[in-house]
Amino acid sequence: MNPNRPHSNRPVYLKLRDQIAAAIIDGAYPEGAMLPSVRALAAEQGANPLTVAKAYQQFQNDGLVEVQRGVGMYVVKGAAERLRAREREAFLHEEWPEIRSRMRRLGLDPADLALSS
Amino acid sequence: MNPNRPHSNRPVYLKLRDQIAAAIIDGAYPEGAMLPSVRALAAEQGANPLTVAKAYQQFQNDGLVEVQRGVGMYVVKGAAERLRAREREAFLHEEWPEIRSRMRRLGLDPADLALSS
DNA sequence: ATGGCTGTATTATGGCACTGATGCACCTCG
DNA sequence: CGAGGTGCATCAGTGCCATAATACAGCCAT
Repeated sequence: MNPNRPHSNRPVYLKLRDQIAAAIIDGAYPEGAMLPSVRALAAEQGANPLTVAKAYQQFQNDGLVEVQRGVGMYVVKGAAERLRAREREAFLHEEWPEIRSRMRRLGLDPADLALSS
Repeated sequence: MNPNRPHSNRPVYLKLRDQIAAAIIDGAYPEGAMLPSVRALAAEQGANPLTVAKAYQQFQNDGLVEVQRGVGMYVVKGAAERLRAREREAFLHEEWPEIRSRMRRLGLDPADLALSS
């Protein structure tokens, strides 16, 4: 069962979005650096340029990335920390409660699993 | 940002499926009891009968629910525990690793959040 | 037997998200 | 200026989701 939770069946542009967000937070794309071009990342990931563009889109809207038309997209100063803070808020308020109750229902305790990995 | 994680934008039949699964595990639909009829649940949830049927479908396939045609659908004996076990496995192997690394990236520790709620 | 309740099959339709192909506007560098 | 790199807009195609309207098949109490 369970053709359920967001795994591989998740939209490509969202997977890319998460992947990029992680890269920014981890510093793989340092502040001030230029992100891979739409076409380059598309080729590397085997995706369509538009799909990549759609993933990038959300970062521009949030002002985490600056677009220099005809040049490229650059990571804004302070983007990593802002992004981390925002994602943390979102996680705590929207994801964690559901996960928590779900674990409770399944008879699992976060404290126990904290050790693994 | 984040029109992301599976919340309200999730397909209706999957939300129903989760809701029913939770009810079975929690014993709201005890073993041997009859589930709400397709039409009844549809009316109550403001959904289409076929959508409810689609949600029920998966439980039959897994043998968690027994259909008595013309009568109704009944929760099979041992369904709650089987369902819990199955979901727990799925959660631990497919969801938790991602959640764990995600929390690590955001600087969160499961042990700390275990207390809340 | 009949009415009323079950689940199920069929077909059609509208909407929406995702993906894709092409071409255009813009910038930089030689 | 021209070549090659950017991002971006437009149009089209595809598939899933949800709904709807019927109709059918089975069971049961009256």
